[in-house]
Amino acid sequence: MKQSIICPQFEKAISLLSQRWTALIINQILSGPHRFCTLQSSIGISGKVLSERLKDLEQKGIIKREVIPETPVIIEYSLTEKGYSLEPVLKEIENWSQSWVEIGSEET
Amino acid sequence: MKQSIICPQFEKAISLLSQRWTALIINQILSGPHRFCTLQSSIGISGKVLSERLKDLEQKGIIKREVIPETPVIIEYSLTEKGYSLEPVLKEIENWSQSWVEIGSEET
DNA sequence: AAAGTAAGTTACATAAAGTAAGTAATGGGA
DNA sequence: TCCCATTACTTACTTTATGTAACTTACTTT
Repeated sequence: MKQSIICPQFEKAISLLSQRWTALIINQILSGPHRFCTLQSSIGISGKVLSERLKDLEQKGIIKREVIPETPVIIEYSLTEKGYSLEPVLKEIENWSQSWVEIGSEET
Repeated sequence: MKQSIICPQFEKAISLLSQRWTALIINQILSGPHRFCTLQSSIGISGKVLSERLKDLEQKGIIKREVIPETPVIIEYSLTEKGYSLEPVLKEIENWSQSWVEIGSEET
């Protein structure tokens, strides 16, 4: 059924970025390492899905999870080289959104 | 609950591209106008979801639907200027996928 | 000691996608 | 002409993904 006439790498990339929240999470971490709770509140995702996505992204080598044994233990998520390399993609999306997406109304 | 600290246009763009199949559909039509059935078989999407997406993308001004009254009527979907302007985004994803996505195994 | 925060997990509810069969319009062949 | 095929969808039903909210564990502050 799934006959990919399309390039498999491209399809994989698309399926990664098409997962809800994934691009937003990466975009957020692009601005520096983040903790679970700050990601949660800054992008408005539920803890359940955030933890699923973080595990998935870690396993795909896009982010890394670091346990920092400070006073109360801090868990920091940051991008790997592979993760940072998605910056141009996110930037292009941002460019496009500035030129073509209307502000204000809900529908376009 | 959804407090967007993030730029609303960017969020809209992301939510568009994060919808399953949307990027793949746009990518396919980038190579020229397509009919319903060719889209369906080339990207392996169900008719139900394809018709939902096409309506949605048309309504968002990204694609246009044309009825061509040839011998048997042909319905052609093509990109609008707004749709074409997503090409750099798709190209960046393709570049990234070539550099960072492994071929072969299912997991990375 | 009680309450709070961080980082999750679990159980249950709803929404989105997949599957498969059905429909309407046209066209071709026996 | 009747029957089957194709295109472009729609409808009904199932499965998967998300959302919501409460709960846990470890540690800290009051």
